[in-house]
Amino acid sequence: MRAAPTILHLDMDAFYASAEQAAKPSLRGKPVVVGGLGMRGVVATASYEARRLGVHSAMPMAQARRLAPNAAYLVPRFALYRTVSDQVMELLGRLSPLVEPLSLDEAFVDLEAGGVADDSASARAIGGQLRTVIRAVTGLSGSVGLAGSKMLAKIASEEAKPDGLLLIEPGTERELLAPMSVRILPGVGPATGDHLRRAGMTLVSHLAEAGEAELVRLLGKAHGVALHRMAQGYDDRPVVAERDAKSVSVEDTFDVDLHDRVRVRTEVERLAGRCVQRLRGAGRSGRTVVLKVRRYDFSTLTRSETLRGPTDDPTVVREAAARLLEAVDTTGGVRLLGVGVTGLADFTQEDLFAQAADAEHAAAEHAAAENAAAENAAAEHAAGESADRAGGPADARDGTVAERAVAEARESEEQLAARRWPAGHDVRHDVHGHGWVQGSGVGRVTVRFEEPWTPPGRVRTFRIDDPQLQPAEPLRLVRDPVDYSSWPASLPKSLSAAGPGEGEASRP
DNA sequence: TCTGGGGTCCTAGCCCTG
DNA sequence: TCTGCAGGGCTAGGACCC
Repeated sequence: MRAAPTILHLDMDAFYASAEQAAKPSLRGKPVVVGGLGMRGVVATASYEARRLGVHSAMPMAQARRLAPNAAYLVPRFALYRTVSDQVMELLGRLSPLVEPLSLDEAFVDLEAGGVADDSASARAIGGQLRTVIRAVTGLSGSVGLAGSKMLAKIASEEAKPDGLLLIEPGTERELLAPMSVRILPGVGPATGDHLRRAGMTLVSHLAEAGEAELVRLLGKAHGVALHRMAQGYDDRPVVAERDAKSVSVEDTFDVDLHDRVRVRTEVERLAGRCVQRLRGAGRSGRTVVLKVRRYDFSTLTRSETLRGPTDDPTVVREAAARLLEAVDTTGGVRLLGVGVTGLADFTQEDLFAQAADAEHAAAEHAAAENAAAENAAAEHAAGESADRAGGPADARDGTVAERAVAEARESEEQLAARRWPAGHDVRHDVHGHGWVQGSGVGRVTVRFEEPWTPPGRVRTFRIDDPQLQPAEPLRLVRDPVDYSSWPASLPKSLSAAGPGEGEASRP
């Protein structure tokens, strides 16, 4: 723990939803929910207006729609969020060489390492300026926590939300933490929280009093020791600028459980291909291939195989994943499949021949099982027991063949519309200009024509194949960004009048 | 009610090797 | 040569985070 509160934690407020509201004037002040819109989607972010109706992150989308039927439901636009995130991270990089991004919307900054703050007053000043500059550059608000450690800086920004700044003065940590719920501490989630509650510990003070030995007995060595230290306010984890990825994975949840073994295998191979693409994109290779299967009852299992050396060969990964699948019972249905690679390296196995020989050997061992599985799948297919369709996730188990065909045709038309015109994405019309997709289906797409700096715009509906309508790149959220090239040495003139924002406080 | 996607870290059991 | 043991790699699962 350092003497001065010079670790800064920045957390953008309801980031995805706020970016959408900034981009779409008609949504400002209204409940907005961003997340997967499929049958099994969950909420990624809800605007504060939606949160007041009970919607929160990780909530099933179906539940959110019941709670907030009139909210705007949008699919995430990561390209936009990444652009804004890059702008924010660039600003943080001006404060210090030690910036540790945690996600697109969160980061730690070591202000002392950057020489921009060495005590409470200077830290508070730079934190306030940062919020002002972020708003001027991105149009969005962020909350800032300042403290002598990462844990406390994060707790401070959480307490400061939304759109605030909180500084925790050194020496006050223990009293501050004591009455808080154990869930405030990093690493205490639902399971650990429950575990502690059953042992009579619900507050941070209870953990501090329990002693290290008791926490180690309850939670194991690493977790117990770490939690006991954090409960007393100790956290000496440094801000780390560069972190090497340790694994790369892709996974898909299907709208309807897969029963067809052949389809399951096809999906595993497709995922393996996507995984290798990502791996290669990062210029890495990996040695251990991991298959993840979530079954119809939500039980999840993983199977892994370690190769002789790291690879980025799609065939090798695909074959390893397929071998792993053979050892998994998928009767009953599969709702999620995933393929990952761990044990990453910056080079690939030279001895590809040896690896291929290994794969061959393993393949031979599994041959009997594989044949049996293929035969079963073929029989299942032939009997028409499965209605899984290779082209899409939807399913139709009821009704006659004709009814199913009609339903499938209608579904595919709507899926096509939703794929081409995802809700919330930008479009450009030859006559009406820039807008965004408000909804699509039954051969039509509804567009609202507005830009981040215009008043709320009008809504028009088009055929989904209207040649005058084209997908478009997201617009910047701020029309005339201020010139902040001199910051943090000096604050741009247009911003200096703003001074410290509202909601800036310190504890105690 | 019905639970995403992409990660990290920890623990524990098993097996092999020295 | 056999046995016991410790350590390390591999595997699987759980919990957590955003």
